[in-house]
Amino acid sequence: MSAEIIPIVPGPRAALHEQVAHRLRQMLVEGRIPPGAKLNERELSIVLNVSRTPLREAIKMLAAEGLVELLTNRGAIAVELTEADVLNTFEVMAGLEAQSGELAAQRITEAELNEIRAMHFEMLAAYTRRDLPAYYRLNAAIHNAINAAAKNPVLTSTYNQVNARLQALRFRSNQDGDKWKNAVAEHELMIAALGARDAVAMRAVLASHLANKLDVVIEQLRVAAEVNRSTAKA
Amino acid sequence: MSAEIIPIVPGPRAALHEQVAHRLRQMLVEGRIPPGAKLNERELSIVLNVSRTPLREAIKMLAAEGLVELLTNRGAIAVELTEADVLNTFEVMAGLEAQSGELAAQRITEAELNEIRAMHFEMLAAYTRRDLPAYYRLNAAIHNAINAAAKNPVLTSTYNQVNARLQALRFRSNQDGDKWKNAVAEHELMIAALGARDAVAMRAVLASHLANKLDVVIEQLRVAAEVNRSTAKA
DNA sequence: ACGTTATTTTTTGCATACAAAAAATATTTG
DNA sequence: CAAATATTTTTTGTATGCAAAAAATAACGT
Repeated sequence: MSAEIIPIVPGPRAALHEQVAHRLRQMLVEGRIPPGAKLNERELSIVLNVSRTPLREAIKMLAAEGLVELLTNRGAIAVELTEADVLNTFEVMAGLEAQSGELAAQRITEAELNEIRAMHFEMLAAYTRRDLPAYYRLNAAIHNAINAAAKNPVLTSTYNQVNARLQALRFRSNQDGDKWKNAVAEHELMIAALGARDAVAMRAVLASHLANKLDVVIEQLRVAAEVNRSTAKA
Repeated sequence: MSAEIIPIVPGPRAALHEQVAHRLRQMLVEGRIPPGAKLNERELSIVLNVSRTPLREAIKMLAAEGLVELLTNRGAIAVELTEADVLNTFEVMAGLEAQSGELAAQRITEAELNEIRAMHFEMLAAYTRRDLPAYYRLNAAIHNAINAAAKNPVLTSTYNQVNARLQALRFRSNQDGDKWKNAVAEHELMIAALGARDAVAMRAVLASHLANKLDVVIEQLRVAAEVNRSTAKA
């Protein structure tokens, strides 16, 4: 067991198509490539500094993930969700979150629960300061922690994949004071249900939590549609 | 509205990478490419009669769908599910099926319900004849019909994607008489719940239905593992 | 001027070519 | 002969080139 030279880069760095997929995913989720926008291969290959081959492979992956749509001889566009799509996606998300919560209530360890409690307090701090970015970050972290506590990687990845399509919407959504307060209250209930290991309650809380999130997003969607219409007129 | 020349091929036929993805998906699901097997690009490109470019694009899609695993500088292999993977996947499937059933009970039309009833009788015929292939076909058709009745395309595609990973297993699984009888009985309950528009009952029936299917598959997996061990010895 | 058709340009889709990594094989060395 | 190393072969990963389709532009006719 003598001193061995451990390379700084342990695993072989990701292949180009993986890197490109990652960056594109980011751009799509953050809305830097807006819904409906065309993904021009030549252009993107210049921006990302790769040839079209790995770029196209990455685009195919994103298509399978449902983040872009392939158009047969017309390349790919960023998915544009109709209101019906959003509704359906949220319905699925609600089911996945509810199951995630149900399982988490059955399987969470005391350590995991405590960490969630800690993050919840941090989230309260962010809420008190009206620090929306921090709030969102902590909110996502808590939901990820619940997912992890459910101890089902298939559920987690399914959840993440479906969720990714909604990220672009949520990124812009700004909840008003009442909804925000409500969301915080629901988080309290979640922690209580987790602490009591009450799977049924947990399922119920998460289902209604998602329903409320849906309200916020749909409202935002309608506002956005309105803005689009008025700018189109001008 | 004069007589117009309608081309025999209406839509532009699918791109090569789509066709290849479709064929590979089939080969994986049917076990013609067995779990763990390497997907040799040169070889496959000859078999499928395409260049490596669209083939690789197809493989990337299948990777995003979870049917193959990418290995960084080592190509792709057909996914090989551990017993834990199968368990986790079934857990997710159960949740998705339960939700699908719940929604179907709320949204199914009389016509859809009748068609399911008809297929159920056909399935009983197949069961009576011990015609396993026909039984499987009808079983899948019924589940697809329930999914369609739920009227949520996002749920359907999510379900199908997760399900695809299990198809390779089920393809070989042979249920014994008791389990089979049980499955048929559960189908009766499903139709009753659907007829009564009882979402809660429907959720419960599908959850237990999936749990039983899991039993069959896990058993099969263990038998297969046993066979593998004994052939390895020889 | 407007709509239609022709022409050019751009873009996508596929095949091929080349480089780097991995695997297989041969060779060397103890 | 076995283990380690060197060499060859194969395979993957990326870039480039070319053909077909789509989009953009120009020319034309009414």
